[in-house]
Amino acid sequence: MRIAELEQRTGVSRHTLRYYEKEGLLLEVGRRGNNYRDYSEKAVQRMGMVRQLKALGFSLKEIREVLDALRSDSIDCDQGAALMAEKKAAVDGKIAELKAVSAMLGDEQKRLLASAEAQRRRQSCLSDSAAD
Amino acid sequence: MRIAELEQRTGVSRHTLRYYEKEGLLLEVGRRGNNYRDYSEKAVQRMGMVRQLKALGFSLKEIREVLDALRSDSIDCDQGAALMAEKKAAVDGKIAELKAVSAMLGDEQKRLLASAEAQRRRQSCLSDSAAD
DNA sequence: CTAAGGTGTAGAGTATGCTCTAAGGTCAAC
DNA sequence: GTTGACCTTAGAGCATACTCTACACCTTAG
Repeated sequence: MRIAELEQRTGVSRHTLRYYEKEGLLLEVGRRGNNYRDYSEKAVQRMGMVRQLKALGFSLKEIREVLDALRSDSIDCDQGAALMAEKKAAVDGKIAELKAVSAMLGDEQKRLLASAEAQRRRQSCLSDSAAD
Repeated sequence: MRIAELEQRTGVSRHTLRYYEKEGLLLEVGRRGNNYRDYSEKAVQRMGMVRQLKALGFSLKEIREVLDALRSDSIDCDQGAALMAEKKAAVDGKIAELKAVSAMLGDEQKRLLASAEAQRRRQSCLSDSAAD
């Protein structure tokens, strides 16, 4: 497929697609006789992963590392496994932190709702508990 | 305390502290007679929250929103509660996604370890399972 | 053949989030 | 009173990740 179709199917602009290619996030992009890029179905999948990892706060460089490891064939398997373990540890750590934040936000939400109730009984919702 | 102490206690550079203040992440920064900034203990706490939220991928703008809501007194409580709920939903969604990614990374790690084993028995570790 | 629209490259511009420098004021110690 | 550490602002510079423009070639419909 040409760039317009990939753009349409992934929701990623052609500018960004070319940028990603330049940055090594899209490899093995074929070319037609007229020099137009020719993408395979795998490119759609690959962009799906990129989008997902990006949404999780991975930098393009980190995404490239993960994708490269997943593609393997050039990288050492132990090395790849170690990278996966490393990224997994980072992700798991993030999950733990996010759970704490989620709990904090939940508590704060409850507090504000209670304050809103109190306010409706002519009181204030002033807070001093911006805890760390 | 002066900026050097806050810098030392938070690990955030004075440049960044002034930048955060300009961006509205640090409010009510006092000034001494000589125009030096004078921070309270609350600034340390506040920076702790900023650091935490930043680590979770919140933009400075989002962090300001959350902190402003936590400070309340100017914002409506129901509004604040809604913001908390919104941020919590975003965080919870992120947790779910991260769990999926963690599982995927774990699987891939196992696969690579198995391939490494196989490789030691003179086989390859080529993969085709870069699933979305 | 021509016009419209897709594609190519190169490179400029933008937004975010710092990071650093320059030029100068403040202060405590010697 | 001068040295040196600390503070101020303004603004330049940088990395990341786009986003867009200019200009030229390619392709297809009329």
